[in-house]
Amino acid sequence: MTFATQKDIAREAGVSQTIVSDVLQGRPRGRVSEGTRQRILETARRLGYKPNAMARALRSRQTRQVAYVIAQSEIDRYRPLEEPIVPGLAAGLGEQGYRLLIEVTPSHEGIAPAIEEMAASGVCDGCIVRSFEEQAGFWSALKQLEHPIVVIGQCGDPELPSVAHDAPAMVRTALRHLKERGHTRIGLFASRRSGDYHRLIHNTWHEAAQVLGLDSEHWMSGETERRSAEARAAGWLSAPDGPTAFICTGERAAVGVTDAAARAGRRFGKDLDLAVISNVTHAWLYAPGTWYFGTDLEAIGRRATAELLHLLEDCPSPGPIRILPELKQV
Amino acid sequence: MTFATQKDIAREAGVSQTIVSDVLQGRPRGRVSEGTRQRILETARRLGYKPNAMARALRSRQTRQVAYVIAQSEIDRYRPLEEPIVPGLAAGLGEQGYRLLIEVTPSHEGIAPAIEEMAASGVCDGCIVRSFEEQAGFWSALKQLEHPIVVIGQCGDPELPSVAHDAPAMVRTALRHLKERGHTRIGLFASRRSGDYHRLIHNTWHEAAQVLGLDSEHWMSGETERRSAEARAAGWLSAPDGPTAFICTGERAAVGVTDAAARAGRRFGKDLDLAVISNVTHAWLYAPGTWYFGTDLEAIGRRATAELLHLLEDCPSPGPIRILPELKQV
DNA sequence: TTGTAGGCGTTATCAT
DNA sequence: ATGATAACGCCTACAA
Repeated sequence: MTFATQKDIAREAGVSQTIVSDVLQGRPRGRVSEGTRQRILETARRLGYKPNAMARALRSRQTRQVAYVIAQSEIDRYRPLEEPIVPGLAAGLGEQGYRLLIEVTPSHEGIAPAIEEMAASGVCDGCIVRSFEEQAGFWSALKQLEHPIVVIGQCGDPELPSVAHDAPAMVRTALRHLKERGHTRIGLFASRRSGDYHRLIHNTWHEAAQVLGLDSEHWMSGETERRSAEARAAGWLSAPDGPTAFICTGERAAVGVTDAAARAGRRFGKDLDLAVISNVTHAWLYAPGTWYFGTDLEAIGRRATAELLHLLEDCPSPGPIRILPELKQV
Repeated sequence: MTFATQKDIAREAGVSQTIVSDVLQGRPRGRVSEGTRQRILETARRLGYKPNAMARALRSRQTRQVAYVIAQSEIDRYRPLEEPIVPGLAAGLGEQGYRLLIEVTPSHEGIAPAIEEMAASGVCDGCIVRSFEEQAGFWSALKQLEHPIVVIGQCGDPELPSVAHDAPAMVRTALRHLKERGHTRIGLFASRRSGDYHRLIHNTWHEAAQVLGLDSEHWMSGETERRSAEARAAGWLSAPDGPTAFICTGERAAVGVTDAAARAGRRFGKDLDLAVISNVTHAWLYAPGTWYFGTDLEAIGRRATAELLHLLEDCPSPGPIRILPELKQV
């Protein structure tokens, strides 16, 4: 199966290939006589002409392709390819006539070299990178690349364009909201793993609690798994002066807390509250009355494409963009 | 930023560009003297040469890109871009030096035209299609395309290469397994929506139950949502001669049944059993003791790439490939 | 208003 | 053993 080219149309319509190119791409140029124009357009339609993407890319040095770059090691851990970011990217790019390429590197160290290689071999015009890496060296390696890049996630370098939700604001908002609902004893389930992101969460928690005059030391747990979080929450709930509200930073812990509440015969949204700070992809999992941040990952993907396309038009890098999702109730 | 080409290497090494091409692509040809070979290789490395993908594609008529094609309308409903199929495709293709392209069309009617357009404009060598469409016309339109295609999912046309799990075998296996565990009264939660797939499930259920001498009429529910399934299961569980085991074809109904069992103080894996027939992406959701089919969507993605790459090598179309996942216990 | 010619980076076919 | 030369399909100066 072979396809019609501009040359074919030119021969068929009895004109030069140049004019065909001009007419089909709607270039002004001198101005073509209406007759030839129609003739060319007609033959093009008849022959089912579609411009060859590779030839165009070779000539114009623009592939109109954008790569989403992820490390296999992080896929195994965090499953970033199963986030609604991907449909968001695809939609956002598609609307601008770009295509989305998925590029998987073995490890996060391989990300920068992979981008360099793609740039050198000209497979894409720019990259969107998702990484959960905490080490500064990784981000500075990215920054050194000349290829246009936008990061999705908590990026470790403020000079790199990045899009993410605003974790500290989420903590503060949740805490303030729970206080307004009359809670003074609030429990936190947040990972104790080391790293900038977790430290940020903890620090914000302590600061915000202090500002609001709440106790931030007493009810804290590093449990992140469903069963262990359930056990811990059950213990707290049976204590005489236990917490009347919870904040969870992970979906599994949140489900565990939900289980504990159900077992204790308590209901969220009344005497008890739960606020989830996480990417909630399965809101149906939670008990009615649960509060959660409606992080719209699809929108984050779209936003990232918008930023990257800006960059491709030589607009200045915007630096970090942080989004505070709306607080919703199931 | 511009990159080294074969011409640059040729000038630098004092040879013709033709030889550079030969040496770099490891073509035999006459046989190049070891000296020039080394000199060329060395300069290439020094200059950081990477072959230009677009030029190569233009010349060789091979993009080494494969598109995963999905309709936006189906993304909204079934979220296929959030399945582990995508990492499976990316990994499978990456290993063979191919790249994965994500192509989103507005509706499923747009899929065939989109593939045709990609073929005509030469952006990919083949396509992998995921669709949940039930109408025969859709599949025959796909079959008419000359572009290499592999379908993932319950494909409506047996002549099209397709990869999916074996739904009837899963029903039979689950039923047989539950009977072997001593159950004679088994409840089914399966969608009552019309369509080939659901009909297939129901028919298989009736047939298999008859073969095993079980009652297939009494305990059936079309509930697919968590709460409504929970209510129904609770009713059944409180009946004097209610079912002692359940089969669920959807994740939400399964969680509802789990809730009902917990509320009734029953435990799976002992006097009560639950088998889930579905893509279980969150096994941690289920109560310990729950049975489920470990459908490895990543492997399905890999398998699909393998089939497509076969097709690209002009191997004959394999027709439908059906996989029976292992039955596992949480 | 239209045509010619050159080139993007590669591969492939011919000579030498 | 090595070099010209001609495509692949498209775009863009420059000429007529």
